[in-house]
Amino acid sequence: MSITTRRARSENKKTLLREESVRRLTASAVRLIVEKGYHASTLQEIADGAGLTKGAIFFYFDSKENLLLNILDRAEMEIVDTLIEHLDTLQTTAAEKIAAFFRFTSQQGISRPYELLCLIKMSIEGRNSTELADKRVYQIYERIRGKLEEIVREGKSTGEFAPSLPSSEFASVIIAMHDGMMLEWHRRGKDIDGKILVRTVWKTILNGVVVKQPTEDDRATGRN
Amino acid sequence: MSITTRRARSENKKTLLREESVRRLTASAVRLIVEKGYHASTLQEIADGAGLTKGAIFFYFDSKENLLLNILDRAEMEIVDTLIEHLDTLQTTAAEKIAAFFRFTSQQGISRPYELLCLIKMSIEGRNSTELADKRVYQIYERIRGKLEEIVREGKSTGEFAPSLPSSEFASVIIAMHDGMMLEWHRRGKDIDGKILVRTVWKTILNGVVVKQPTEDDRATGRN
Amino acid sequence: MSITTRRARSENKKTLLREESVRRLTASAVRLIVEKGYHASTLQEIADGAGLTKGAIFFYFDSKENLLLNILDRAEMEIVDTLIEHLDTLQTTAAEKIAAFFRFTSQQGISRPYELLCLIKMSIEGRNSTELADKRVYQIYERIRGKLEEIVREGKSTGEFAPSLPSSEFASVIIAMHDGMMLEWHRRGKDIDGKILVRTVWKTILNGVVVKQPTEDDRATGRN
Amino acid sequence: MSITTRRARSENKKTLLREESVRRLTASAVRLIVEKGYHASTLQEIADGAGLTKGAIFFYFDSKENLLLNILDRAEMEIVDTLIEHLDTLQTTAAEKIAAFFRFTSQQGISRPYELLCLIKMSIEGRNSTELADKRVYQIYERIRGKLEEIVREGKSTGEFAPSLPSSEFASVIIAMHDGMMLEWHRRGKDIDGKILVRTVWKTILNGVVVKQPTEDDRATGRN
DNA sequence: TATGAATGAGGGTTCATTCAT
DNA sequence: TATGAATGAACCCTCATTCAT
Repeated sequence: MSITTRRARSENKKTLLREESVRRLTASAVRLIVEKGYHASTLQEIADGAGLTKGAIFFYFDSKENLLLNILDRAEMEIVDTLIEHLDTLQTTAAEKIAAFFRFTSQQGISRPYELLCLIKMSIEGRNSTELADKRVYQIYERIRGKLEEIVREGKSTGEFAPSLPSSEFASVIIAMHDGMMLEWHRRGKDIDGKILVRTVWKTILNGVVVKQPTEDDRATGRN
Repeated sequence: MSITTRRARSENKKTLLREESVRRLTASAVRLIVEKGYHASTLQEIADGAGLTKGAIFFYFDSKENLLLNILDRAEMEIVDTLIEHLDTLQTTAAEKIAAFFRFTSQQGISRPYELLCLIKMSIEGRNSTELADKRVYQIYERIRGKLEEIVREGKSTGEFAPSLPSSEFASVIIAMHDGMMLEWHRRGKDIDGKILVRTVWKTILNGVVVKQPTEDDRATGRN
Repeated sequence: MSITTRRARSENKKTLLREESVRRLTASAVRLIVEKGYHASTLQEIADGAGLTKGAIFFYFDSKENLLLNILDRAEMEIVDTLIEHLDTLQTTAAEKIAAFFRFTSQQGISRPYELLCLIKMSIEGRNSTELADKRVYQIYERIRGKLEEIVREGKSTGEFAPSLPSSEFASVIIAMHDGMMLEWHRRGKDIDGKILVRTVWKTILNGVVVKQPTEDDRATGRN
Repeated sequence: MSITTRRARSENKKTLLREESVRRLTASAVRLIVEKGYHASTLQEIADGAGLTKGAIFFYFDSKENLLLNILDRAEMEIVDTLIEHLDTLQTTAAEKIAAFFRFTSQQGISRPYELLCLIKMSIEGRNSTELADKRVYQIYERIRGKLEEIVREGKSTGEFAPSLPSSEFASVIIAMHDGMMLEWHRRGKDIDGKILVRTVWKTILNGVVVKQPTEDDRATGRN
């Protein structure tokens, strides 16, 4: 084996190590932020949770805020980007897209339970401060809101939703319901069945709770 | 003027002073907790906001946590107690009660915008810790959840809601929607019209968003 | 009854009240200083112990240090003055005077257990600071030391004590033994019999602990 | 030089640094506790005295009380353990052991003047509180008392001491005399010759102060 | 005569951050 | 690549002190 190969392999090993450390630190931070909030989570705890030291955080992220920004960037890429791409590929009704929105994030909520909650929690904790992270969170929410508004307008134009439905407010309602649901889910922990909760939420959004004479559609598909 | 009268008047003055100080301190604390969260709000800021000094906080509340507990107690009394009493006096359908729930809290959200948000924010920030305040918040949420569950069961028994509607989960959905709405409202600030938001929320809950062949009821009452 | 008499009686009543309050405050302070030391005793605790408020302390004593000075003055008057007067009236041997010193203070230790200990504790806690109270304590100790040195010199001049006995150091030894005894007594609390302890101390000082061929004196008086 | 060696040397350097800092902090704390007592000594002063910052104290000791516990542990090891071992190796009379006790601690009082005084002062300041440190001090005193009682009983069994000598009380007398002596020494500072004081103390304990017809022993050895 | 409200200086403690190694 | 030692600003809290009543 040549020296270069050995060095290359060594470099590769280092990169892997590096990535592993970054991964563990962010994972630990995300978990703690979800559990106790950003301000209440200390770097010591984050480092402990990652099996590293405080110094390592500064080595990789330079500051606590930067670690947070990093997490937000990652969350935007892995959740929001994917979500929007997913919604864009769908060729269905607006109502179906909204259901898809819930389906998607609740799947995220199962596969990566913390990233999403972290985003939501950060949007609540940091309100009204001028920090970089808050602006970042604000931008992310604007993107989601924009997409939902687009879907709502689409639904109104196809006659699916009532023309009187206020688009901006209804986009907010969807976000409100979604975030509220995730928080309540987290609040109740194991007291509640997540799947039933999610289904109840988006069925409520679509059809409401008051019993109605079933429409022809409902009768045909056997929907509740 | 007799000594007793003079003393009584003096005592009264002191009581007023005391109440005014307590009121200003809690108001300042509530405002800051809503803006930046409990952990991020310092006693210095709270005292400054009340036009008093840190020492005054300890004179009245003994500790930061105790100040919080005091706020929670007050919030429970002024919001939750009143809400539940209000709902109990209503002689209407379950659906109407749920609408009343939203109407009530959104009125609260206007008249005392911070108490309610403070409660919601605390329910999010403090998750998973064993502090007294967290237990307190948990209890308060249990009360509201219990009341809503009762209403849902009532609605099912009168045939208003579908029998298949899961009571516990649906109570959570209402809370989720409510809290989510309040948070989104707060998040968007003046970008959004609160009244329209609230109306959109509870109409969505009751009837859903999908346009349906209007039922006879709807036609008669002119409901959307 | 004439008005003057009534006023006089009222004045008298006030004076009594005043004295009672002062008495209770100093008593409470002395007790606490003995229990936990001067620095660790807060005015709040002192006031509580007296059934009054912090304000009362300032009303009567102007400051915490002044309260202490007051206590020291009282202690000097009631204990040291009396002690020295008592020793001066005695027409006995020097050895007997030393025994009388122990007898006297241990009686004080029973009748007013705290004043004496307070003095001793203050002499230990405050070393090397420039506060007024420390100087005061120093003066008091100098008086006692001076008196004891006088007695020792007296004993040497009458041939009672060995001429080689260093007067100053031996005065210190007596004080050391005395203070050490009081502290050990306090340290052990009810574990030990005070009377036996005191007797053991001064008998040790006078005759030592090693068994000796009894002298004619001893044989006659049956000492040790 | 291999990497391991370099690392080892670096580790060693760190260990030295650590020990030096710990040593300086404890030394500073001990000095201050002796001078002004535990409660009156602030962490700022302690840190200043060690040429470090308050933060360093928490880095090494976690809390003020823990720093004190650390000091007590060290004092027990270096003074009490050594003392008891020393006494155990002696093959002499009980009287001689008591003299050895004084000789030992007064040597300690010269070589490490503060540790011993710190122990004594702490035994006085903390009385009657339930803190950990107080219990610790109590335990240490019990050990010394136990050892002394053992020696006294030994002396009585060999006929060296009078059978009537109360063992427990006499152990306390020795401690009283010892502690009182150390305190008086510290109280008087440079006004007094320490060596003469110590000699006067233990000679007084052994033989008392009253002049006696010299025994045959005394005549032979030339003892005072 | 004495209190209760309030202060402010300073106490112990926490925590993000720095830096030599 | 990562640590351990150390810092300093700011935190919650304590406590002697002031003052109107």
